[in-house]
Amino acid sequence: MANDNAGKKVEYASARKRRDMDELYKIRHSAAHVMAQAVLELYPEAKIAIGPPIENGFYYDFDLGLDEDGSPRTFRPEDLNAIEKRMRQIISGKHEFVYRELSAAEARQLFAEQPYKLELIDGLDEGEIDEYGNEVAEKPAISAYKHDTFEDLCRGPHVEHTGKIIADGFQLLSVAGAYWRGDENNPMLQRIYGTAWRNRKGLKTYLAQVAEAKKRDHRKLGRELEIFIFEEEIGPGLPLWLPRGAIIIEELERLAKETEEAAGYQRVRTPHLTKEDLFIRSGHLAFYKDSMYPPMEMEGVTYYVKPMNCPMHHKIFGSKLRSYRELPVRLAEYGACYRYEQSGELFGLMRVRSMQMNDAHIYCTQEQFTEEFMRVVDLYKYYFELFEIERFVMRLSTHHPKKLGEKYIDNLPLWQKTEEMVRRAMTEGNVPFVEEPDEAAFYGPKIDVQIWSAISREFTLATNQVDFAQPERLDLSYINANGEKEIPLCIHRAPLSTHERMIGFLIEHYGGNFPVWLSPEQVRVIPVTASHNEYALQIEERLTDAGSRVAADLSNDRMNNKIRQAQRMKVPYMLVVGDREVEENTVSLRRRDGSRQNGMPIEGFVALISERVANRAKTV
RNA sequence: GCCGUUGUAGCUCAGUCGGUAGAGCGACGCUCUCGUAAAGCGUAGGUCGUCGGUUCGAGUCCGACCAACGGCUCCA
Repeated sequence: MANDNAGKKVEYASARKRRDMDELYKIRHSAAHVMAQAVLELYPEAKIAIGPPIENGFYYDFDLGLDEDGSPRTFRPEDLNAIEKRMRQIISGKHEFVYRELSAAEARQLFAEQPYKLELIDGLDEGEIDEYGNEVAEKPAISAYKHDTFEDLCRGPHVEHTGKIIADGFQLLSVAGAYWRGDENNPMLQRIYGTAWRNRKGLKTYLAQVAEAKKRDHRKLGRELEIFIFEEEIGPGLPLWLPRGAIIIEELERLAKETEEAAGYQRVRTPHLTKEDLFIRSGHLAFYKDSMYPPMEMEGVTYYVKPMNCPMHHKIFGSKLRSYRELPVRLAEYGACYRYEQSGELFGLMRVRSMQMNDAHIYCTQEQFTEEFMRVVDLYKYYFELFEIERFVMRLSTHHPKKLGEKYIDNLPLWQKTEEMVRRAMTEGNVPFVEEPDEAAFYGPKIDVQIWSAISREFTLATNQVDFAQPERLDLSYINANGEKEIPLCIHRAPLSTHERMIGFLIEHYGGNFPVWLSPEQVRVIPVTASHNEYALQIEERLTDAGSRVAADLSNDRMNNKIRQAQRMKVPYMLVVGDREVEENTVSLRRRDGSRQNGMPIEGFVALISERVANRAKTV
């Protein structure tokens, strides 16, 4: 339900940075060391990389060397059993964790056989990078922890001895490939994930939570509730929206149009294809080519399917001479975009190749920027309150000084200036946010709204971006009060994300129990026996006239089964009609939550549902 | 794209040692006319992801490819 996450502390990107003395942190960190020892014993030729605690558990990365046939050796899922068994033995030995500090030379000698550790020692010695590969300001001490036969480069902290790791409170979960230091140009290591808790109950609870979360996975619910499907012959990442999904889309668009109209936006429409020249000029091709569908050529002209709508909106802004008096100009569109995401990146509706974006571009003066930017943030807040989204983090995504000209437009002063503008706007508006370098768009900093899927994967739901680059590249200008040409600032924003990601998120957020206004089917009329079919049809007709999405179930199932089917489709209102209702001209209302109201006059129900829908009520 | 796993009816799954497929739900038909989460009986539905190989014979063994899933990388 919507409130499942209420009160849950949002721990944003903190696991790898947190250095508190939390007991669970120490248990998980220590479990990683024990796992590394077990792996080294079972695979003596293995090279160890890093093994940090993470949310809910820990992992350790290994390089198992090459097989007889020269291919990299990998773990099999069944190998985990043997590793786990050995870990339990080590745990029962209650080996003490012993700390010591080392000079760089001593460390290099200690880990002479471990090339990844040597690389880490170099980083520590040069004083820029800690053992997890993160940049740190001051030169850290080089230290190691030893338990039993295993000593690891580590700054701790750890539990006192291995017995503090509870033998039936941890479990190895999965094997995965992971690039050394997270760089896809580096060799791929074998990562083992595990989970660890204070006791058996903690582990059980966690595993139960994971199983529960899977039930609300949008990929599962999306098919069960007939919202969308993927079809092999259509292609990966290209969802087909079923009739019920299309209804949700249309309700979201109606919401967007209402709020955007009230906020002074104008709607535009743009084509899905554009000549190459536009994307060269906008800068997209240089920075974005890898995730664009390949070009197509007709009569000597090269076209691209658009990965975003910006340049087209810019062209609309630039289609006539603009006065400062008409600024800000706000152009909105649910734009269909196509991005060639790498095959392994696709994930249900959350990461697709065709998407419909709640897009808009706001062209304004520098003086107008703060107000416009914060009006967009207010729009987010309005939507998030409407959907009761409480677990999210606003992230100020900034540039990376070393990647200017590569991943980002090469203009440091403008980066600094616009980032400060956003920072100040957010601070003055009293909106809490975290700052994350190297997450900006190529053309400017942005505020991303981060959310988590049912299986805890993090996504950017909505985004609010500053663009200091494209307006100039596309020669956008307006005439200021002194009669001079000036370049406007541009704000890109997508508070309702894309339909794909938004609906994927909402399916999980509501667990399929959409509020009435979003429910694809709002009412199901259930006759007690076939002799009440005619009355059921009358009810259906009355509600259709009133604008409700209603269906009468005239199948020859028994009433109980009809209720069951309606419950499974999570229809908010069931109207049971039998002899009593026919006689009294009423309905028996059963809500999705099981609550009942017998003998409700039809017009009473029409009034009830109309009110719920008109107010986009949060409860049924 | 990379590492690993998986792929059998619309859905969820079974299928032993290689001998040409099976259940439940769903769909359809008939019977029952029933009061708030599963009535009974019957029928239809499958190139076993695709292509190739081994074999007298492949859902089962081998190879390549495709797709999904768990991660890495990446992202609205």
